[in-house]
Amino acid sequence: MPEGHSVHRIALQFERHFEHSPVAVSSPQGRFAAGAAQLDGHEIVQSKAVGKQMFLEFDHGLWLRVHLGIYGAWDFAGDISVDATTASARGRMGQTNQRGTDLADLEASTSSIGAPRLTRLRMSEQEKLEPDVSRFPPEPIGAVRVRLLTPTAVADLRGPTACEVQTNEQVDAVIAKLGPDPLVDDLAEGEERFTAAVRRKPTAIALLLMDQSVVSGIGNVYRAELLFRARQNPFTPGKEVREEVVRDLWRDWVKLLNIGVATGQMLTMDGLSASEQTKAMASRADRHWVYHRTGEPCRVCGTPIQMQELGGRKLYWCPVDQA
DNA sequence: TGCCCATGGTAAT
DNA sequence: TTACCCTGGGCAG
Repeated sequence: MPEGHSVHRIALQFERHFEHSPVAVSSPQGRFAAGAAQLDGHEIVQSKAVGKQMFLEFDHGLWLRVHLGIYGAWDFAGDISVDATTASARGRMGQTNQRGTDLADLEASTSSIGAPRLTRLRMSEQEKLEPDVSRFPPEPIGAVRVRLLTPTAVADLRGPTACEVQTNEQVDAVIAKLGPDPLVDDLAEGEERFTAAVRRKPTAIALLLMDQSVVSGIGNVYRAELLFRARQNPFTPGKEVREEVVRDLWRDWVKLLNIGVATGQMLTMDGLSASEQTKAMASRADRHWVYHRTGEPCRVCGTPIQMQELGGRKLYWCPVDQA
């Protein structure tokens, strides 16, 4: 379920707390026992996210590839700090990406949690942080496919769609099939690749935004929200969407992804007043323009929001503003 | 308390 | 095309 922003945040957790220290790799559940044996005792030298895929490189040249799918999750425990994640994200993004103007305010209101030294952090579609009073390392909870353990931190993976050991070549092949990711690729190049891919396909733009070979990291929430923000009809074939609109969709994705990585939440109604922002954070029902709002009045024109299944996923849109 | 659904990609059919 | 992964939040009762 996590869209691109959470996978980037998870990769940052590994970068901050797991790199350059030998990792005991095990599979408490048993289903990844063979893979765990191939990685056990090696150091993680690099962690990276591309779209919804995450890759951990070990010091003997093998990688762990993980895709969380619809209910996968990582549980971190030990000497873990959320503020460090945010700070790291800030440094990374500041190098190559422009940031939303009100991002600093958002961070101030969402990331000011003072993390105790021993904490437990669940990272999936939502993030849950709590003090951890159990002994270290804690007992695995549920069906843990992989456990990565260092002297000070532990990460448990549950319910992933994909979890496998890969060679360099295999990792390259996976990444080569993926569309541009604003936090990985050059923004101008990414915009050209995305625009060219969309404008040569007869497929509905709503399907193209979810196609990970066209653009990386967008899921069902961001798809619906990006289309509303662009006031774009979801069913228009890619090749018929105005070029300026396609480029604006890419730039808006860059903006929303940066906000998502900085805050850990899919905030798609930026530009709100301070009180509206607080309300949007507190209640999921007030968080989006159209996603999951079937039959409720459009926030702009009052028309009931429409829902229809498209490509096996639910699509939400305003039939008037996105006519 | 129990049922249903979900922010997906993969492998089997 | 369908089953799987096998969790957690929301909600009906």
